[in-house]
Amino acid sequence: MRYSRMLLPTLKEVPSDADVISQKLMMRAGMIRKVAAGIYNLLPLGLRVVNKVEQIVRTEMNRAGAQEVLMPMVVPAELWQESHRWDEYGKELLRIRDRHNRDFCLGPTHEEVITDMVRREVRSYRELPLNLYQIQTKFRDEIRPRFGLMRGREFMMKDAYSFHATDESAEAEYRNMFDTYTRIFERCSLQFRAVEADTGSIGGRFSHEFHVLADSGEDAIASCDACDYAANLERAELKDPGFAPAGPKAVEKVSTPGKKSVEEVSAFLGVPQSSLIKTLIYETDRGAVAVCVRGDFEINEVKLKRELKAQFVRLADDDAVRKATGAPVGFAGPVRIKAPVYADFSVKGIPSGVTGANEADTHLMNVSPSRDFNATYLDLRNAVAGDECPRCSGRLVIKRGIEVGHIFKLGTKYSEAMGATFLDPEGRERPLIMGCYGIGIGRTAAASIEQNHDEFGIIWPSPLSPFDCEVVPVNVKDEGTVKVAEEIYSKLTARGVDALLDDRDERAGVKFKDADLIGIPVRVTIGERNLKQGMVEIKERRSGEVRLVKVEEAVEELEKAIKK
RNA sequence: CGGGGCGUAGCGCAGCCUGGUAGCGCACCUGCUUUGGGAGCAGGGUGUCGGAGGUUCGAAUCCUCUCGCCCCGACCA
Repeated sequence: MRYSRMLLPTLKEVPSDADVISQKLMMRAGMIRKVAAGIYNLLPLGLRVVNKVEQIVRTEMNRAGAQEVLMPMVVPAELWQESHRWDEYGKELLRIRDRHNRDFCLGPTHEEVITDMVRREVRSYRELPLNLYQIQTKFRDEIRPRFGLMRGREFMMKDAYSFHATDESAEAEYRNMFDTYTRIFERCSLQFRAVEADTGSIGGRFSHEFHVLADSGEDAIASCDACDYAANLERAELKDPGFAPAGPKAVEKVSTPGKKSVEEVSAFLGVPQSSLIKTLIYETDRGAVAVCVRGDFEINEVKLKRELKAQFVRLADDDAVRKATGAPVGFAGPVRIKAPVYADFSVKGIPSGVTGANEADTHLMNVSPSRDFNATYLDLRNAVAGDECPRCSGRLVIKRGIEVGHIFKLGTKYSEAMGATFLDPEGRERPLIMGCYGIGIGRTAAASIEQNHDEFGIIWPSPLSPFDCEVVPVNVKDEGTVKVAEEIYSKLTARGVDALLDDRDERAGVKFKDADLIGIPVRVTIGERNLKQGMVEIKERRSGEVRLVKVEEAVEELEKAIKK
């Protein structure tokens, strides 16, 4: 490709609405342009990268035995009504009407469509298992799209769905996909971690997320420094440390006028925050409950909801708190409270704590969980760095991650709702057992930039690079330079190397800056100065390493550098 | 949904408070010089000041409505 003919509008200045590195660099490198909130044009350079990711995903999926299909982006409401998600999914589902006033939606995911496809075609266990995938544009009307391709409303996704006659088969495919995803992200040269995840509203019993580690990630991940345990912070399990022995002193009421927050009470009474028993009132579909946690920890509402088997949990408002505790907000405690008490394991470790007295402006001191109140103890808090690993004796570290892949075991949620059944060997009709497996294509490309850049621009790992090599003639007005550059370029092209020839009539500095910005891993510079010695210069983007090679050996040397 | 902010040339922004010829830098076009890390000089403005309505002799500027975008939070997964 000749630069002079390519739509590759690089920017010196950063557009004001970009706020993560990958978005800034994708804009500056002329890869993407915004069309509307969370909706982007992919320019030629951007599409090349997305195509690279796509191709890696496609070949690995095919190798894993999955088959590619393509489903419509516009989906009739009936299918979503059958699964009940038309009502459950919320505003992220963009609903549209056709000219006959019939309801449709833009597919944010395709469980319904694929289940419909398979129930029409599959009758017998002999046709199973089946893994079908597509690489397609999705639309989710996100509340707050941001970070460029990382959280767009319209985005490219690979979504795969598998169908099985038995649990064992479904689990084997889950492992197959786990391994496939590992290969895919390894091939993309990403630093990533597979983590245990919450299954969310899609349902199912277990799932893993694949996270690219990056400070700009939207998710917090807890991982063990000793074993390979890793989990989304929402889910990271914590051990039960057992009760600390009760302190010697008896419970004592103290006046704490106006001191409501953990900080205030801790400062007022001169006790560490870790000695406080923080008590929050939650409303659930099964009534108000009191939830306790050590003062310096946070309650994890995902865990709470799961442990209580509740449909919803939400922090109670002032009135509800008053009703549950008999006191204004800020003075709730587990001792003699009307609501059922659920306490995090961390509370057990407090020998002699401070907590609200369920009375205005009053707290209790010397409260011992083992002695002074009854509670149901559960794992209810967010893990913090330094917590003990639930699987070994290692310590947890908290990192940030970008979720690029997610695998679920779905079970029969959709097949039952939609009547997708098969006949087993005994001739019984049974619902198909399903799995689903997604990869964010654009997000993977963006995540790669988050991990591979420097102050000058992008540094593509070669598997994702839009070109294998960039050929830079320093001065296109010099005939000798142009002749050698053209020769190298056409030889590379003939050998199947995807090269970009910067044949623009620009100053050297401009070309170098652009080359660094768009980040092709290998660059060859042809200039009059070195040409006099019969040499050209090869530069590696990542290391910055520069070396001179003979013109005749340039193509061979470049191929070596590219393969490395 | 709550709070805050922004909308002026392709991009980044000033001008608005205190109404009176629409500006700066970059980009772009022309010419000359320059030519290995975002060149210099000279010339050129490419604009529905987001849109609509209002106040006024006169509105980018003041008022009302509206659309779009961004940030923080909540929500959702």
